[in-house]
Amino acid sequence: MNGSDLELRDLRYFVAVAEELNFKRAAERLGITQPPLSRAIQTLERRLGVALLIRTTRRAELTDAGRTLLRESRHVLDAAEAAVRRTTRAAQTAGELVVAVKPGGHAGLLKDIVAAYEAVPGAVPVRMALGGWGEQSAMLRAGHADVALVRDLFDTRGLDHEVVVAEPRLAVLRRDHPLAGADVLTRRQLLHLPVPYWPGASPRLARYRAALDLLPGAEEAPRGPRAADLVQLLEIVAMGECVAFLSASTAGQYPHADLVHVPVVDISPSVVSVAWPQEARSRAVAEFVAAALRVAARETGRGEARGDTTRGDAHGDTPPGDAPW
Amino acid sequence: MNGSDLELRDLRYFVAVAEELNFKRAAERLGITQPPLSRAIQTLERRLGVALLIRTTRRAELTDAGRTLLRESRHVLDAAEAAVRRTTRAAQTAGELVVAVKPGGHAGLLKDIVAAYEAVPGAVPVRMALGGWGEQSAMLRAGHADVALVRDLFDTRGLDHEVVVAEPRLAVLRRDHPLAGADVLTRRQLLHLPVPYWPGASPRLARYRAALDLLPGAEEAPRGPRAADLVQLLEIVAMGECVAFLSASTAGQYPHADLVHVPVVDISPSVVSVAWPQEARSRAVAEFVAAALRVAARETGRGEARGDTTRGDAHGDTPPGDAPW
DNA sequence: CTCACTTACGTGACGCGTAAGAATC
DNA sequence: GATTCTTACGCGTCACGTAAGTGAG
Repeated sequence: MNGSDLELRDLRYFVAVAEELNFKRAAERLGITQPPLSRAIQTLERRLGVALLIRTTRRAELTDAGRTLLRESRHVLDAAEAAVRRTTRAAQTAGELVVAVKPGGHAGLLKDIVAAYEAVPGAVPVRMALGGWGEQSAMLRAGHADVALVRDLFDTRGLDHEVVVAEPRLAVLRRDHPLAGADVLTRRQLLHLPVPYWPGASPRLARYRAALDLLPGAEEAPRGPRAADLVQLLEIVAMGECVAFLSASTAGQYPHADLVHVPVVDISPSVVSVAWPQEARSRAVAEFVAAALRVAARETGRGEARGDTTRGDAHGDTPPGDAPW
Repeated sequence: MNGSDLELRDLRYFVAVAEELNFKRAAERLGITQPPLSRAIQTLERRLGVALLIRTTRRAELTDAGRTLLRESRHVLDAAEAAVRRTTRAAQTAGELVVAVKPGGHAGLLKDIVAAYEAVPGAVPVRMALGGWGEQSAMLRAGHADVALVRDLFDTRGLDHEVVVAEPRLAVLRRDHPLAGADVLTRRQLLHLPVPYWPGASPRLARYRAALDLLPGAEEAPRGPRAADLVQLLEIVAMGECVAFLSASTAGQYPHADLVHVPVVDISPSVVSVAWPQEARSRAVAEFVAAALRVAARETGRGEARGDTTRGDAHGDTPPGDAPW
């Protein structure tokens, strides 16, 4: 089987069954009856020459091959949906550049970057697409946006990116906290403090991004409460025995009488990147990325942003997806 | 249209038409007659609500949306083929790890890496898949291999990777060349010399990878002849007014009486990476990558490989596709 | 016995092929 | 007028639904 008679229907059916592990419920979800679904999966297995599920009449279970196909099928189906979306968008919004951003997550660079891009000859109109934490990369993958400005890009699957700025990450502590008086702190000193996390992220992820999980002994570290947004996160820190980690620019945007910011010497910087789908080949995206890197170089050049913002390697004329020169 | 009635058949048909720009030839290629193909494309356009081609009865031309769909369709179809291949391979070769390598392209690390991986408890048998220049990444994307050891990974689309070693890249010159006596060279001094290229690569790419194209004035630079393999490349340099660029380890493997190696101070290093499909989540792949980074750390640690090989940032316990800490 | 999956069978829709029509060079 | 794409029409296949069968709890 060379895959030339495989159809998306087969994959949609298989995903439903693999997720439900139950043919009846899967069939309901697909809006068909069980028998055709059974037959479809059987045919698929026969064509692939592979057992995908071990079925007892009572319950179904995925084989290794089945788990592989589930993961791959989701990828293919996502790619197909993105294909449709990008195609329709290419026709409807020809000559428009959609930029996915999170409000306030861009170290104040967005305005300058957009201005720099719009100054380029032949620039197309820019439209902003706002989204919550972590939604920007999903918007790129799904074909809802052409390019994104994101802080701390985490899952780069399917995306290319360039670092725009790396800012120091500060520990945010209650003013009367024992550690609040220090000039600088180390990760180790903060290891015992809970870190609040945010919707869509796990406590593990919050600590991981704060680089605390990478330290030995982090297993016994406490997990923090959940914060709905940034203001709430600051309130949580202001109330109790928590620490939060914010980029210098974000911390500066939200001053709070009860809180102090202390640099952490050995923590990873907070990185703002431009990102775009790996298969993107449009002139507008390339020029927006170039504009972002120019702005970043300019900002760094004039010693801006509290003096220790560092620029990403702005090899402006290398094509996307390139070796790191 | 949410894409839920799109099928791979539609994409296969569209790709054929978009590539041939001729319904008759496309139909022949697909093994059907023209009328169904015309209807299929029409239906597709109607469902997407988008014009994909502007047809005169004499010739067809792609619209912007059509170009987008062509690119996206290839991606979806490749993903579907890879899905089939990975699924069948998961069943047939359960518990086997296929490593794609180019003979001699790995700075001599392959044996150590494989040994380090096989020493891990629970390691599965390793199989080597040899391929020519640049084929390794294609093998990963197509699902023929699980992991690859590649030099100068260029197109990272769909792949994650970690740098194993970065070696200095040397200029290879004929012994009696005027520049051959220098202790070190700069890219600028070599700009006027042609660079031979290899099958599957363009002269542009050869120069680009030598970082010569990044210099101002590179447009007027001469293009070199084509070399079928490494030995032939060295012969070309030994014969004429050419320069080639090799990593220190590769150059050391192929000594040649008429050639000398001169370090180039401002050239990019030659980078050996481990790469794997971004969606890979298998334990074997993760452990192979970890083993590679351990070996790299060990090699660097004992000051091996001519003393200036540098290790990639081996953050061994971060998950794939992570922020660059 | 019940419930879930499979096998059997009839029907309808969809896609293919042949044939005829329209438009460009 | 030749060539290429489109429209028209008949047919076969394939996937669906209903109904009956099988096996595990």
